[in-house]
Amino acid sequence: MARRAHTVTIVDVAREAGVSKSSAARVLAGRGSASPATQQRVQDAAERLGYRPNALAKAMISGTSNTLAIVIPDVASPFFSAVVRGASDAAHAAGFEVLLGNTDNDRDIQARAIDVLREKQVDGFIVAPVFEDDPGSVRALVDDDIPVVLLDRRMPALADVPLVSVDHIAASRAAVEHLIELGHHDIAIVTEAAGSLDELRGGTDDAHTLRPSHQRLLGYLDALQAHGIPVDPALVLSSAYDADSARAAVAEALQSRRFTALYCTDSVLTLGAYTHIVDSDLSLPGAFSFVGFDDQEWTTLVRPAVTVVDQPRYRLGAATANMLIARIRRIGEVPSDMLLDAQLITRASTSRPV
Amino acid sequence: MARRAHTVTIVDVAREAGVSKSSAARVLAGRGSASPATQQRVQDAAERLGYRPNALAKAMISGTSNTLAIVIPDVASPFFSAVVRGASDAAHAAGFEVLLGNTDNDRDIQARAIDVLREKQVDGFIVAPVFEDDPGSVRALVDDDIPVVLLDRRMPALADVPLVSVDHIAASRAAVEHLIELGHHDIAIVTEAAGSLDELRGGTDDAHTLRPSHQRLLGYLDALQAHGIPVDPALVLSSAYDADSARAAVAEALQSRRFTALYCTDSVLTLGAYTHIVDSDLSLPGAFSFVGFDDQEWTTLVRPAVTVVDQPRYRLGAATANMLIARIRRIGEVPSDMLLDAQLITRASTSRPV
DNA sequence: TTGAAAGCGCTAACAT
DNA sequence: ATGTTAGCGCTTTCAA
Repeated sequence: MARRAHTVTIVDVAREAGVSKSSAARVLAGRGSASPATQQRVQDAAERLGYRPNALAKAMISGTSNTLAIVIPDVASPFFSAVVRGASDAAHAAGFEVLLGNTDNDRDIQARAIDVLREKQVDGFIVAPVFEDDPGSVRALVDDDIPVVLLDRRMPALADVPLVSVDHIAASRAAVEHLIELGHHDIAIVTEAAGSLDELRGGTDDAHTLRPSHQRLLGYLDALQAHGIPVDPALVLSSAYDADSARAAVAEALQSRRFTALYCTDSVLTLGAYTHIVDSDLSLPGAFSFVGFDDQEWTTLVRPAVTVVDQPRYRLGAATANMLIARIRRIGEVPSDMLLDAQLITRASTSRPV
Repeated sequence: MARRAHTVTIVDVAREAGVSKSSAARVLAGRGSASPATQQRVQDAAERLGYRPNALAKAMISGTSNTLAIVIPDVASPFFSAVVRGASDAAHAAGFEVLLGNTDNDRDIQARAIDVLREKQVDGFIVAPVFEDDPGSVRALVDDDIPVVLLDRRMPALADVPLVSVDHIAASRAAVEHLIELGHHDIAIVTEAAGSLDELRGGTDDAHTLRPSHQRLLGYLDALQAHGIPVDPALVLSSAYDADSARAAVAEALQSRRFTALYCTDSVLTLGAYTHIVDSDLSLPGAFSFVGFDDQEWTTLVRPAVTVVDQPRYRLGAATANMLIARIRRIGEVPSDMLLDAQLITRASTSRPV
């Protein structure tokens, strides 16, 4: 695989301009000094030859590639694609390019992605890590002093690594309080973290090293407790991370226990749960109130439109990239953590119980 | 911005192993010959020191960065995010990484993105170009012999550049024929290409240098013509590229002209048009049949579920990347064009007219 | 089999 | 102000 046929280098420009390589380099880089005459000749020559700097060569010397790696489960998901867009925009605005890695939440794939991107000498990493006990390559990155900012989640083993995330607890609390304030008492939650109900009650000290799903469940518990409503485990509907499981969980719960409101803690679960609602004979919001997660396109399309917790996805990506860049550039005291607020968008799917 | 503190290079490994730089290089690259003893010592040393090759240095020499650029309007869109995922997977499978550029369909932004990525010495480009008369930087790329594969669209000025796209005409034809076969005669279409109705009738010679929206309109015309149904301009609803415009177009048309079926030629227009339908008193599919574009999440959530034209987004991205890689590697005769078939998914929103 | 040396395209002292 | 030189980390002749 030979090099491109006609690559014009700085040497070619220098020759064409009749100056030394370093003179050409100086005017092309706009650094150092050069006589107006030289500048002119070099610029003309560069123009004439169609000179384009080789960023790789520059990177070799400076040790800086002006490239960020962003390692996430899946760009094709509505959440992460918006995040990537935000990160990408922020990166470009600061003169960085973005190298993309998908992990499918698989430990080994993540490890491979990180290693390859490392070899490409990226200046830093944005990682939405596979949530496991073993932090794997992410730890290696941090230990080798490569700038890393975590996105959306952080396991205990990475507690020392900066994080940009949404305040999942507060978001969840707001959603449930909205229902409580409307007058609901029997509020069910669909969660993939139900297994940890007991541990969760222990303490919330290191809440920021819990999975987002756990944090969201925590917010639910918080809200109930704050309003003196006892937690009924029968209303904590456990679901796997797929729509159909959520649908089934809701269907089953509706048969065995009466409740007037349902809160879903994730976009996929929201979709599944709503699928059941739409096919049931429940009439929203009179007989039943529904709160979803993430402001998906369909939530305003269905009738009644769905009240949701809206995560600032784009801003999340942008903030993460900006924090990473600040760390790369070692700008002052970069805060180590940043929590963005989600927003509760109240629509017609929630109302006071009848 | 100094180089990372402790970067262990091939020289370090060589020293540690007590061999020359070139010997170390040989075993590390697995090329050339080295005695078993040397191999062992070098590998041990590399392991001990935690050696990681510098892909940039390699790229400088080989002239190959094993990196692809993918330049699209917006990763945050459902269509392109899936495409990117497909391209990314195919690229990784072939040992390439992916550098991402968003253009927002803006000429200048596209130009800047392409230039920067070029300087990073990517081996090739996937571009979903801003559809304009002036091909700009894309032309420059091609003229400089940098491998490019176009994605989804190709203007006349780039007619000589390979393209991977969906067969928009056939897709559209299938959708409309489905309606015709159900017995519909008065079939409206929502399109952003209505202005070109007259030119379109001219000829379809260079159909692959028309905008996708034009091609889809063409498929509609084809289907009608093939079944001897005259085209009624009043049923070609012109819309800007936004949901609300589509909504308004449909609302207006329903007041002035009777028709029993509606076909939307794009996901955004589909959303807008459906918004009106859902708020109207039309009962689907009895009184009215509806065909949307792109299999969006909500199309199976609403009742009746929506019949749609489903584009193979992921495969589109994967095929594009694979074609680009084949060209980069100059593998045999790489086909210059590739059209994937979209699939009509018939659901409950279409039925015979009553 | 191994090592010495040149060089990819560029930057950055250091002289002049 | 300009040129010479060394060198980033690696590969690749070319000798030995």
